[in-house]
Amino acid sequence: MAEEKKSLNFIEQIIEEDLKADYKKENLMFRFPPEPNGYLHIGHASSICLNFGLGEKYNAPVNLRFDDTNPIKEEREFVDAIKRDVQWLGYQWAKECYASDYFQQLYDWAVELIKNGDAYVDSQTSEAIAEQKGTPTQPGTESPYRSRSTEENLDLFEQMKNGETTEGAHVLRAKLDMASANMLMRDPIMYRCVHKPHHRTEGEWKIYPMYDWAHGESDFIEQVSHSFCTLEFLPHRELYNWFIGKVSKPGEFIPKQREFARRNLSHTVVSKRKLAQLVEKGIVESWDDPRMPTISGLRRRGYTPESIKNFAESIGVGKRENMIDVSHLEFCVREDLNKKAPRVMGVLDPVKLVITNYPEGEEEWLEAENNPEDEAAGSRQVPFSRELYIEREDFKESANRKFFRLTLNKEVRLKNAYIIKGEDVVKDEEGNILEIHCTYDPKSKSGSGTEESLRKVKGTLHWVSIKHAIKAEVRLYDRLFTEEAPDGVKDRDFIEFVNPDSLNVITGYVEPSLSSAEELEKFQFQRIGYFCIDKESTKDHLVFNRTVTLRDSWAKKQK
RNA sequence: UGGCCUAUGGUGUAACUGGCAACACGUCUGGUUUUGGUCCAGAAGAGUCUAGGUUCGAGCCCUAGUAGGCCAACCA
Repeated sequence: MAEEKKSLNFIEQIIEEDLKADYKKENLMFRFPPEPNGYLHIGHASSICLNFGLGEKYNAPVNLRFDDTNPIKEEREFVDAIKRDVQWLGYQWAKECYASDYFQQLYDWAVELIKNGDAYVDSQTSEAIAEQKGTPTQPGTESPYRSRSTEENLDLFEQMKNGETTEGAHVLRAKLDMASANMLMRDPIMYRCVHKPHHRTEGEWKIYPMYDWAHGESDFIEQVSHSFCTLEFLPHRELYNWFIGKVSKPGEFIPKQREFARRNLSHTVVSKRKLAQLVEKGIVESWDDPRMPTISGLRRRGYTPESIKNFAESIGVGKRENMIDVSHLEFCVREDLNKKAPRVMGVLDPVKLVITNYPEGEEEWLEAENNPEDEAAGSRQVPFSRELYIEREDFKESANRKFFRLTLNKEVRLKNAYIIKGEDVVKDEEGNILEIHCTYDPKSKSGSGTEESLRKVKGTLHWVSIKHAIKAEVRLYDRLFTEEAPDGVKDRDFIEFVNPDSLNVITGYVEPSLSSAEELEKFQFQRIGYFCIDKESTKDHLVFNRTVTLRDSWAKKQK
């Protein structure tokens, strides 16, 4: 009832104002328009959540439209990956569209523009055209081909279309204003000749429309109401409106472009080009390497769709430059995984612990709660025996009272098991600890309710029975870059800031209940962090990816 | 020697049509706890880029600065 009124972001405000003015609810329609030339990353995820979130909020359709106007860079593989990522996030598009579906319409409209004197074929080199463009502070000069006759333009354009001219010989340009303060209005190129088959239209077209000519027209064809894009497209808006003005008739519904700031994530790069470099140079293994900020990388790392959606929602959307700290993304996964991930025990840096008063050869199965945050998660049995592995850093021969873990002559609880007391250590000649000997209190069994079991001990350790433990490969990931903004350091290439310790592969020991875990299954290794099963994992060789560590206020104090 | 966009705690966002700056993350305390996790309670931290102006009153409006970003691909 007493709902807290959530304030609207500026995008929602725009929609609300339009609704108050002359827009009808049925007019609302959004779109997510990726170019299929790479994999989607966390920045796209924000955009997907924005557009599809709007669709859910206003119960409006959202199209998935591939901006496939450049056959040189685009591939079918990327189309499939993009669809998979959007669906994985939990969104369903109304229509699957392609700019390439509109090539004929676009061509017909271009012919109209030529006939109306709004476009002409320029036959200069790209260098000459660039030179005539002027600079932001100086007006450009008009092309000598600007006043070709309509017939000649039509004829040339036809030849371009048929592939009768060589690539680079001609382009179609809109006839606007070479002196405009907006560089994009200085006779922008609408079509170029590219004699390369397109992944959908194959060899059908020899000319391909440029972004500005295709994008707004696609929005118009689909009757998108609000076309949201990033801020760098703001200067394009004038052109966007001009082109739509040329192809629409009075009274027709016109889409509206509005811009928001792209969201930057610290300690990574969010640019398809740079991500592609990381893959090409072999710095990461693939686009879905768990260190990549791609949606597929995050998925493989163990992120959930919910955590990513919450992240996008919580950082909001604005128009200023921003640098969101990865710790916020990490908070979002922990928050979600804390509720969902079953707890298990795994020892990553093992040291042998022998319970000297525990009968040799004996074993028992103890009950362990699967998730204290979720009663419905139930419990499981874990094997206990005389020889265990515990974490090396959980033992010190002697320590101050701030150290809640195992020391000689001090009691500590073994999670889900017994209270033990450190008695002795066995070392090699170099002083390295080989074994820790302890005794246990048989009456202190977890959950037994005995007086002894209720005793308060300060520390609790996770452990694994050596005899029953399963060896597993564990991939410990850390941030990919040491620098907060690797691509923002003057005169330095972002590659220089790659974190040499972004991946550390170790062998750990996990409890036997994990033997049947499947790809993408997520767990919390108690006291350590969240892990998920990698796609390379097999029954005989388990592979875990560390999604994120648990918060660790002890480690923080150590510093 | 241009045009456009932006400017609120460390970070990201709020503040309905002007009414003494809120939320989340992070940080720090303390409590609970068979995870040094979670959870709970609390604290510190900005006076809203600067200078003027309008107003009883300005983070919100106006003017001028300053700082950062974007714009000169046959990329999107």
